[in-house]
Amino acid sequence: MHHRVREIIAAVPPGRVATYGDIAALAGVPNPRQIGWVLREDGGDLPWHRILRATGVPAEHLRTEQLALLRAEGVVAHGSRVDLRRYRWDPDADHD
DNA sequence: TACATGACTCTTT
DNA sequence: CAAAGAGCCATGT
Repeated sequence: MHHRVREIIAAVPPGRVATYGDIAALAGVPNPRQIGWVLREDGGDLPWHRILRATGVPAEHLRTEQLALLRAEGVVAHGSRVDLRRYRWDPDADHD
C-alpha cells in the first residue's frame, strides 16, 4: 500500500499538483490522511511539494517551502492558495 | 484494549 | 468564502 502511494506521487509531473484525496483515490486508499502519513514517514525522496489539500492550500508547517518549490516549477499561488482548476494533475492527460 | 494524534475531506452553517 | 463538526484509518502510548 505504502509502495502504491509512493508510486503514484512519484508520477505527478513537475508544474502539476494533486490533492491528498486524489492520490488516495488513485492508490485505492480509503482515507486521505494515510497519504500524509506515508509522506511523513517515507516521503523524503518524493515530490511531496506537489501534494496539496483539497482547498489548494498546503499543510501549514510546510506552507512556505512548499509554495516556494511549486513556484520554482511555474505553479503560482494566490496568497497561500494554488488554483487547482488550473494546475491539478490529470492522470489520463499526462501524455503531453 | 482504549484513547489521542495527524502532511485530510465533506457537508452544513 | 470562512468556520465548525463528524468521519476516517494507521500509529504510538
